[in-house]
Amino acid sequence: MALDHATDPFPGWDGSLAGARTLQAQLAAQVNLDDGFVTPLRTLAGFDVGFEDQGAVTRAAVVLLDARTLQPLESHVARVPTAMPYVPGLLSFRELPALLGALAMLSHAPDLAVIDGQGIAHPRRLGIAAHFGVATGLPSLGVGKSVLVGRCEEPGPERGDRSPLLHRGEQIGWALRSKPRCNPLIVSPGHRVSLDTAAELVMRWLAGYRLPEPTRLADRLASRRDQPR
DNA sequence: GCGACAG
DNA sequence: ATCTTGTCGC
Repeated sequence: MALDHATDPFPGWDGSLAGARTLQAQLAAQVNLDDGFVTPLRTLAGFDVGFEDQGAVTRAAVVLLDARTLQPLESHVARVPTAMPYVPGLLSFRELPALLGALAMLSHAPDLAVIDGQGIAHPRRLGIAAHFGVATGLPSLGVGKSVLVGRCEEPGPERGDRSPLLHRGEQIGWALRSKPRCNPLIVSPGHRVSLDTAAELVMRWLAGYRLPEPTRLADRLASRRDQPR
C-alpha cells in the first residue's frame, strides 16, 4: 500500500512530552465516532508491536485478513529504531511510526484496522488506535488487555457479556468477555467506528481465543523471539 | 501530596 | 513490552 496520502502522524510536534499531550488534544478533535467503513467489510488488518535488542528496535507486525472467512491473506513485519521510551498516555508516540511502516508494506489498504491498545479510552481520547485512524484516515478500533483510564463493572461470565467503561461521566469503551474464565478485553472505537459497533465487530471476529483473530495473528508475529529473517 | 498508569 | 519453565485450574 503506497502511502500516497501519508500524513505526518505528529504534525508540528516539538518533541516534548507536554507538546505531545497538547497535540493529542488537538488530534482528538478530528476523531469521528460515526460508523464510516464499507459494508460488508472485505478486509481487516490486525496490528501489534514487539521489541528486539532490549528495546533498541521496535518491530510492528501486520496481518491482512479476509473479513468474511477471517483467513490471513498476507503479513509483514516492519523494524524501526526505537525513538521514545514508554510513557503512560503517550504510547502512540513510541509505537505509531513502526505501525505506519507495517501498513505501508501491505499490497492494499484494509477496510478497517484493529490495533492492540486503546482507541478513545484514553485520558485525552486519543489512544494509539484513534491516533492511527486520524493519521491514516482509515476506520480503526482498539483492543486492549487492560485499562488505561476509566472504571467499569466486572462483566458477566458468559462469552459476549460486557459492561461500559466510564471516564469523566462518559462512556469511552467496553469491558468485553470474549471468552469464559478469561479477563475481559477493553474495546474502544478508534476512528470512523461507533461505540456499539466496536464491541459488535470484535465479537464477530472471535474464533475460540481471548483475542479476536486480527490481533491474535498479529501478536503471534510481533512477539516471536526468533527468525528475524 | 499520594497512587495509578495501554504496551 | 521484556526477562523465563513448569505448574495449577477448568
